[in-house]
Amino acid sequence: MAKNDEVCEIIYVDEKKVKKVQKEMLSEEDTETISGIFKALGDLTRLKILYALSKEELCVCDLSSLLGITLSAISHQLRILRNLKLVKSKRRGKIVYYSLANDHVLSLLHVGVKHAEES
Amino acid sequence: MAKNDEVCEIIYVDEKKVKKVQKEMLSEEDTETISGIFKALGDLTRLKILYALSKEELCVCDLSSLLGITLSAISHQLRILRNLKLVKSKRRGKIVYYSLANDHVLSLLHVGVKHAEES
DNA sequence: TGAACAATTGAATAATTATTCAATTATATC
DNA sequence: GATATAATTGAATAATTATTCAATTGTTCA
Repeated sequence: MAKNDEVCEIIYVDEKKVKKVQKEMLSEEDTETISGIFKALGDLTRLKILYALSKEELCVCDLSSLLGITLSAISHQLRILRNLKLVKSKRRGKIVYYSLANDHVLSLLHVGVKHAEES
Repeated sequence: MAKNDEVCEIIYVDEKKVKKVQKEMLSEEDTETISGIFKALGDLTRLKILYALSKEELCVCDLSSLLGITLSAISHQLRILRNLKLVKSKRRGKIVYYSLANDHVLSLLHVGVKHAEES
């Protein structure tokens, strides 16, 4: 039996097509950036945070109360979202308010909701 | 010191705002569907598969060759994408061809690319 | 019918990552 | 300055998940 745990090198591959697509692929760097964004939205807690922030600017404590998740967990996730430039923060006195950093996140949320509605 | 590992119940929470947002939140079911889609796009291998399929209809062996990943790994990921209705398959003889299931995926990829370009 | 090929699948392992707990930082107020 | 509050952080644990390996299914063609 042929080993099937190897990368495919068999003759029937449509080389021309594969080479064409290979040229059109994104760089590894871009791919990682993009998958990073989607990974962020792929976690239930982070998705809820982002969706909530799409409705209102909120502080960590509001988010904790709203989602029933500890302050620490919220804060850890917010840091990830901040590093990805998906949310921004603004301190007013003791309280740090979070909001969405740009419209891309909003677009992504909308497309996501639309897909969910139709399936 | 106050315990900070509990869900926030402190007085300063803006209850009115929180209640308002609570009403606007998505159902748990929808949230899971949507985060499922993003989770799918959040994996490097799956993102590459989807991006490749956005350019051309391809078989498992083409994808394996294109991405340098074993047939088995590709197939496992394709199953996940199929279950989420992100890709569809069509058998022609021995070969199974995969393509994107709908335009939402394409929209998501485009927004992702745009965000990556701008950051 | 049997041999070869394309793809799928299940179980195990390896790697990643979300959450918790405890401690710490930053700001405001008494 | 001391105290309380809001948020962040690091380390450890628990849970999730991508990949590999081996076996199997479905199809074609000699």
